[in-house]
Amino acid sequence: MAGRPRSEKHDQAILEAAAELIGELSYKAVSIEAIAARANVGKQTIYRRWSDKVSLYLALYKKLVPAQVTPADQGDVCEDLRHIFHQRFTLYSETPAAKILVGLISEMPENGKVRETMQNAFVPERKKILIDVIERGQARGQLMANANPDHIADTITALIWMRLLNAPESLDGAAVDYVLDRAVRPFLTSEGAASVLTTEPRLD
Amino acid sequence: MAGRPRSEKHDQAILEAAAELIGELSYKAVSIEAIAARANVGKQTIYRRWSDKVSLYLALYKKLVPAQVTPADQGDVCEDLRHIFHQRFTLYSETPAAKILVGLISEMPENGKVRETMQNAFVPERKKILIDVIERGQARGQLMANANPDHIADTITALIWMRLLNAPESLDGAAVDYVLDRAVRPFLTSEGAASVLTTEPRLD
DNA sequence: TATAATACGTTACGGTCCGTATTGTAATTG
DNA sequence: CAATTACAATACGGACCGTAACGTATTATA
Repeated sequence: MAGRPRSEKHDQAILEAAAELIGELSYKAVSIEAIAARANVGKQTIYRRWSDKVSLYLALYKKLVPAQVTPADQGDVCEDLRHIFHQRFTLYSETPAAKILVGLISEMPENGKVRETMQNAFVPERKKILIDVIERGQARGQLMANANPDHIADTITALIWMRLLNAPESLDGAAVDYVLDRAVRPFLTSEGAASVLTTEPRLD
Repeated sequence: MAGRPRSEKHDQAILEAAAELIGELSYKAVSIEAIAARANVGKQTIYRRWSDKVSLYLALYKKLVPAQVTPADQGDVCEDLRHIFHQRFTLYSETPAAKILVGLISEMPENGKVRETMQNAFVPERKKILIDVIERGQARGQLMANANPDHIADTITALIWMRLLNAPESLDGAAVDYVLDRAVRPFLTSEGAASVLTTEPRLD
């Protein structure tokens, strides 16, 4: 059966307006009505595509931040992890992705659908990437044999979320060190630690 | 200078109504108007005491969960930490404190006042308790000498917040093991690990 | 080419909640 | 008694929500 097809121009216009607005305001302060106005679109045109604000921004996040990172295998765990973090944090500074992620996180307690998406898809997808890198480092002998890659990945994620909640802008270079210091460095073997000279000589 | 004094009965009635309502609904779903109705009080009587919903629930949280825990010094780091967690998590199951904390956390990105309170008072106060216990364990030789108590405390906090966001009800006995496994156990010396037989014999 | 189906903008709607203001009354101090 | 503050009740303007109604556009199919 037929009917007028949905305009892809409108999809883009809506997502662009949403990206603009969350760049200017906070997640909570952005309203569907404001997005519609900015996109020169009726509210129905938005509601026809997404059930609510969360769904819209979930879609926008996926568009802005692909789950996959370009594989990093530089022969060093820390450098590989740094590479991943740098890749993500760069997107967070160039796009409103961090603000969106914070908004999604803050809606988890209220919205079962978001919570399930985060628990069942979002987090596991990204966790797997970390685990792979960590296991590779362990196989290389850079990480202690009795370290648990799954646990380390949990810790990394938790620390990053903590920083996101404290300030979306806080995910910079210092944050990389902050996370690695707490979640990874304790498990480095002397062999693994040898190559981390970038941050090793700090006196603290 | 005089005037009719504020009724303490009303303070209690409001806080009780707020506690009841967040027990029944989610943080976001509770409105000032609903609290006023439940407490048989005018809205102004609430706004006269607290500037907004966050301030009210921040006060309620402080009332429900005292920052201090009864000091635990049982000669074992893990048992001391278990004692602290058990104390808090019990309050979380007997009162709506967990739901409130989740609400406060989810408002951090939107509300600078809450963010500052959490960063400058709430978290540091509780972190200090953890650090003290961890340092004591380290002095006893139960934790590795090169472990960083400050970092471990950060990790513990982050892991607990992560679980809170995923489900306020998730802070049970299993959560204690979850946190200790990731944040503390890796740093136990053979001496410190000896006494953790409660969870040691698990096959995993 | 007609018809049915869907998209769209506009406008309007009922609803919830916000934070404030108003009014009349109650309680307290000096 | 006068001045001052607390309180309940009620009303208000404003922001958004999510939906519905209307008229118009765009498409596939018969």
